[in-house]
Amino acid sequence: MKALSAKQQKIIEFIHQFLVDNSYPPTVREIVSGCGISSTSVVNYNLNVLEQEGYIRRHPEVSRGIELLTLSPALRYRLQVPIIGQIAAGEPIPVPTPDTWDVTASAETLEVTEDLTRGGEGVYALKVKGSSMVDALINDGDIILMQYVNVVENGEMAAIWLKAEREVTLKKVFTEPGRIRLQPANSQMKPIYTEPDNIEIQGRVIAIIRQLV
Amino acid sequence: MKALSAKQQKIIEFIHQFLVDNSYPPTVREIVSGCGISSTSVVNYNLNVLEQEGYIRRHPEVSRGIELLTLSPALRYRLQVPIIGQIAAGEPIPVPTPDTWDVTASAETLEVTEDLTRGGEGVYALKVKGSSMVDALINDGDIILMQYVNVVENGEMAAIWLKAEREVTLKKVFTEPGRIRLQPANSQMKPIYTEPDNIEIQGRVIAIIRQLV
DNA sequence: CTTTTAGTAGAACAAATGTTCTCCCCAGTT
DNA sequence: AACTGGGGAGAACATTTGTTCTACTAAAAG
Repeated sequence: MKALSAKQQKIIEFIHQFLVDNSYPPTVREIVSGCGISSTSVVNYNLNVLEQEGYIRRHPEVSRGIELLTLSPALRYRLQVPIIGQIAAGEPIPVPTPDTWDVTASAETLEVTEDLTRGGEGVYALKVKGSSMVDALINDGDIILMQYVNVVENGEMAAIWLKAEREVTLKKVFTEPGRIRLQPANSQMKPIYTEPDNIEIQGRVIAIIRQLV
Repeated sequence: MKALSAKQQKIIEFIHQFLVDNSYPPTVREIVSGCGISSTSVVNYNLNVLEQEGYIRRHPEVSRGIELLTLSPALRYRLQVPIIGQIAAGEPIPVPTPDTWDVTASAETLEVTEDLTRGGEGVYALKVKGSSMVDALINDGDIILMQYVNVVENGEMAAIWLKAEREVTLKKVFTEPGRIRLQPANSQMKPIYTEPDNIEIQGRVIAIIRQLV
């Protein structure tokens, strides 16, 4: 992505504002008058540049066929995160498969804004079943936003499958010499230590949402 | 708003899906083929009915000039909720004033979708300071979505100012004969009883959000 | 100094598209 | 049987609109 010329910047902003005002994209000629440009071909030229650079997507031969890709934060589309199952102490958490990503097929979805997911890929949600995770300050019925990763940074909260115990738990993971320390979120509780071989990272916890009303 | 015919229902749904897929509205002819309708005039007729009934807004002479008013969740606007202060055990929570509602003036805001607030008015957010609310499964740093009300339903979680103890707490409130029962969210913990005069409802807890990454 | 390149103008074309007009169907109603 | 009103078909029309073509300008590159 190269830097945009002033005109291209203006076009992007105009499209954005137009979208906010009208909820449909502008035509080439509306961009002409909206940005004080003199010819449709100039707009067409710059739209092609913008598409080349990845800022927009154009749909050929389609009136108003412009999609903004690099959105100003206020307008970014929300994400529909599929709630693919539940998480309980005694069972491994469901693993997202290609079809579970199909939001339209998923039974339930959670709507979140992008700043909650930090724009991350592979985000899904699980509903907490049971009170086994109160040590992580997580209640029955809470929704856990997860990201599908196999390795986490030191200190991040993760869903961990303890092989020996046959149990899933949510803890902060710390790698220590020769062992793994699993620290509950509730700082008043003591950590658990286990061997690296005994754990399987099933995902990183991004956020927890508890809806009460 | 009268009930819609099957065809009108289908048109609304098609427009919605089209919007999700393409991020611009469909043309009359795209609705024709998308809904298996035989003529543009039929669609035109039904679109006019839908506008009459308040389901959509049409922009005359504008290609793809259809706005969905009764929105499918995917496109509803988000809310900017002001984070007006913090909540800690030893101090009353800040009360929203007219100026704190000015989202642009507020130092911090939280972006949420409407289904989280249930469309309620008077929603604001507080950041939790300290670990005094672990009994409510609420951690230091959590964000609490509150609604400004003075009375809550039985069993709802509320922010309560205990006058004698000079302390704010988050508990489920139950009115019992002659006393108030304050029940922690963590069901393993015992309730507190107090006189009705000793409490002051400072708001209803709508949701709790814990962002980890 | 010539050539290239990014960007601009203006016009013209062809397709896409909202709109309208006329005719048609059919279940209720008179 | 005649009438009526909601709804549908199909075609035709007039704009709207994406696209393209040629000519032009000004700066950078050679």
